[in-house]
Amino acid sequence: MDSVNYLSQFGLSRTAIRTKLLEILYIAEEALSSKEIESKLDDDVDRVTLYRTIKLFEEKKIIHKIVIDDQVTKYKLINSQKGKEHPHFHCTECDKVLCLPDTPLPSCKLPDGFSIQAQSTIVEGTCQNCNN
Amino acid sequence: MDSVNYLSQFGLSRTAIRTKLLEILYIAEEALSSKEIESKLDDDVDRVTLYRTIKLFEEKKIIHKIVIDDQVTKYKLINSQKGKEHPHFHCTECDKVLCLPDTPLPSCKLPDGFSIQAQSTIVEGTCQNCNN
DNA sequence: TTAATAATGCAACAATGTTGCAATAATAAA
DNA sequence: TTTATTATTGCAACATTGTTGCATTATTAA
Repeated sequence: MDSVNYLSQFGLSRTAIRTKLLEILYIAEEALSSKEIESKLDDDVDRVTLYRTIKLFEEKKIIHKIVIDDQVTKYKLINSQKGKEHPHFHCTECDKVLCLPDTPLPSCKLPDGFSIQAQSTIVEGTCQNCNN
Repeated sequence: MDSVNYLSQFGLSRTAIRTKLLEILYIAEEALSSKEIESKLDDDVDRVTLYRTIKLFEEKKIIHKIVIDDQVTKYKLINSQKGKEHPHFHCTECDKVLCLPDTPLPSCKLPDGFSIQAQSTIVEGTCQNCNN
């Protein structure tokens, strides 16, 4: 992954944190929480800067925010391969979050006059690892 | 609504806050946040007690928690009429949350060895009121 | 009515995220 | 390459949402 090109593609300048965050999310197979990201960063990275970078990446549609529960929010690189909206699976045992790209979201029957912008589905359960 | 019977049905004793919370949620047509509930309660109700009551109602399956976003969680009385799981609609303009009981949740294609416990869908959009 | 038990209020704390502002780093121009 | 401009970062302080321990008060059952 060429993080310099990736960043400039979104009109962002190359800084240490941005490069590192891209790398961390690129390597990770599952969605990561800000705390999980923080633990993978060097110790001297400010919490505020990380939050600001995450917010920036969200705005630029580089990452996707997945709200698991009131207290757990995770982030995933938006992958152009499986770009369309899909549900996410949350393992209640190990807390990992994975994409379910093969499951289409339901087409919702909205009341008259309502309009839809987006929808998100979280599937709670246990993964193969935790079932064994 | 007979709150005394309703509470004893779930093995709960009748206290002022529990009665009032049931009443507030019963009257409300949409899901309410803890802050919205707080503003409908008397001023002298402790925030901690409300949180504890909400948690208790959740555990007893009297109410259903709907996580809209990292910072917004709403609660709704579980209505036995439309008891099965259904998506919820969140109006991004007025912030109201409504049930979409006529839309079934998708049946997810899970990888081998995975098992499902629950799923939740949040539909983001604008309601009829806000579209006019 | 009273004793046992359960619920509440208060203070303090914890986690997660935000804001203002000064210091620093990145970029573009000379 | 050096400098000036602009963008980014770090720090301190704050905001919101929720939790814990413990003493006080209310509820329930005898």
